[in-house]
Amino acid sequence: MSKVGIKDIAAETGVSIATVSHALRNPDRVSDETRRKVLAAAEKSGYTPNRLAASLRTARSGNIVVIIPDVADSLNGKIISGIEGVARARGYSVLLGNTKGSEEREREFASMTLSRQADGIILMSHRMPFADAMADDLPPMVNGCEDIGVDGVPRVGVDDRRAAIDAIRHLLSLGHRDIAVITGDMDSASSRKRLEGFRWAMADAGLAVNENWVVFGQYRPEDGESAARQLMMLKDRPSAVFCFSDEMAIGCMHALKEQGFNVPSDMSVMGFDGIPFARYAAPPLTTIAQPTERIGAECARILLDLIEGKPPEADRQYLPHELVVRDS
Amino acid sequence: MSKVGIKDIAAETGVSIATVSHALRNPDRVSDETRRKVLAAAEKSGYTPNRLAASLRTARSGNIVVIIPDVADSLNGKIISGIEGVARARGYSVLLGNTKGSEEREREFASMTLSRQADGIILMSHRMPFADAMADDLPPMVNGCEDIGVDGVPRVGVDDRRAAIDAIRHLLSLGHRDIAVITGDMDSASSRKRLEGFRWAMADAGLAVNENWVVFGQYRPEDGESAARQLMMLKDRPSAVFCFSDEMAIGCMHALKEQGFNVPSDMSVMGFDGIPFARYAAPPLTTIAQPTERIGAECARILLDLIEGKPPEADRQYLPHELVVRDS
DNA sequence: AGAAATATGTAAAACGTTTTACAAGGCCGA
DNA sequence: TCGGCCTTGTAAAACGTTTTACATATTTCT
Repeated sequence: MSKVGIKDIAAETGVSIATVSHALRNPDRVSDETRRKVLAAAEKSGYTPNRLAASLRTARSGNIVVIIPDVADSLNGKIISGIEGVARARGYSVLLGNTKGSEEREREFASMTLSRQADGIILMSHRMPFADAMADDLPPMVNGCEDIGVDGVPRVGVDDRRAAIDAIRHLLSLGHRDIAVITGDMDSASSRKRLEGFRWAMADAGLAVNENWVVFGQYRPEDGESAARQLMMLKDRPSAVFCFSDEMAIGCMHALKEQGFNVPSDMSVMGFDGIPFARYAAPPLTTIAQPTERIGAECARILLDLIEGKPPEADRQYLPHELVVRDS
Repeated sequence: MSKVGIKDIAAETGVSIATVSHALRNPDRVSDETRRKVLAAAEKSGYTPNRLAASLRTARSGNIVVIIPDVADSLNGKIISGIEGVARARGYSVLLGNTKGSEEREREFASMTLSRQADGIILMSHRMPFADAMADDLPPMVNGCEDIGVDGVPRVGVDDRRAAIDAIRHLLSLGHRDIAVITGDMDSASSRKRLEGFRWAMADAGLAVNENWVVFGQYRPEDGESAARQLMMLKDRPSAVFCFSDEMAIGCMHALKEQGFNVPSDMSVMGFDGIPFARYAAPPLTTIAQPTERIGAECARILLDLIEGKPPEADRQYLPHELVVRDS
């Protein structure tokens, strides 16, 4: 059973291949009668158009590539899921660009637009994956969560600074004055913004920040664990810690309990992200939830609009975060 | 800056496009001198081959599609990560097929091989995504974790029956006699195998299984919660429960604690999967860990071998599971 | 009735590669 | 010197569509 192509069904129906193509893509271009015949023949023979050929001709692959550090991460998974949803709804497929943080891979995946395998990029990284030389005429591109700060590349995500302020204010409202933070990767603008928000909120409350209490992590659970141990070894201990990711918060609570501290009576812990498991942590984790699926969906929507030539909107789009108060 | 193609660099170098193509793909077919010239020109002009065109000509897209219920799931994320790793290493890209369990989407994604967008399929579903009519000449395909039971479609995953037996035996060795299970989706062969293993192990130990104690779930945390509540309402309660997923186990523990029961003193809980978070559950979850990344990697390896025409190996490949004993 | 507009169909070019079949030149052995 | 064999290069076909430009038939309008 050799593959049946447009040619075969043209022969079958007794019309030209041009007519078949029209009947399929451009129904008004052809009489009802012919269209029916063509559709019937196509159906009967199980014709499936070769998308590669179509893509080559039309210069659109119908794919987008999402460049992301780790698909397996709870947060990223949700975002990808959101992306995939709207992409599929609009007839696009998504190519996975798992980078493990490697800049080389980021560039590799980004170059899929050059080789016409993808029509656009959703970039969940803080690095620009193209040489500066081509700063003009970039492919359609949207920056999710992070911020590479390049004109014409819209950024979608929460307002990290504001979110951090809300987190700190919540802790303040609980009576905490001695507040520590465990940051994420400081190369990333979102982490820097959160730290900035933290400092601002503290200053705004007339509190000094103890620099021993800002410890640097990389978003992973282990970082939360080690940071917790580090904080507990201090003579003057904070009464609350704000982690820049739920995973770190969970690691942090784990280490705390291991050392015999109780959460939240000995130390309050706040997270950031709102991953599904936060709810099942012990105690259930208070956190700043990001609208992850929606972030993904918006990224995709904006990117596809860009690809399809719709006029670009605002350069930054802030989606609302949410303080979800639980028991930690 | 209109796109530079093979034609341009041929003109630039003063050779034919055939020669350029050879210089690029088939170095021995061309003199050192010419190759150098071509490579230099390609480099200088920033030439990136159009993969669509190449794919069309060679009839290989260089993509594989992974059909999976939910990327955002901890288990699936790891598997995909494993797949992506070997795919990329071998020059393939992965297309994401997020199905949310919908059979229609499974077929939709599977048909990407028909439309030549993908060269093969990794199927993490228990359903065959093609009409029976084409049971012969299927596209290259590998079945991950699940088992659709179709000849010629290799299956990669743990030995679910054996794994369940190991789990139950562990509980037995702890002195438990009253053991409940919370199953996964019973449409899936892996869930059925695990149940089978459970029954066998119980019988083997001379124990009857109380049918009130086998409750049916769908792998999600909520299912664990409701199942736990259901079990606790019984007059005669089990002393241990074996959940067919870590997510359910975690939900189960959550509900248990909510109702004032202690884990493991009032009830032991075992999971299945070995998701990263199991370690951070309270108490840390005893579970049967699947080698997730490796499952993904093996799926990809086998699929790519299939695509590249290597002779197929065994129809089923069992990867070792591991009992990881923690405190639950 | 004739002109103009519309509806339907088609041939052929185009998309950017890879690959086949062939040609020309140089080299070797006899 | 000749025949054959490498080596290097090329022209052209092929992959399977979409789209342009044109032709013919049909309808509409005056």
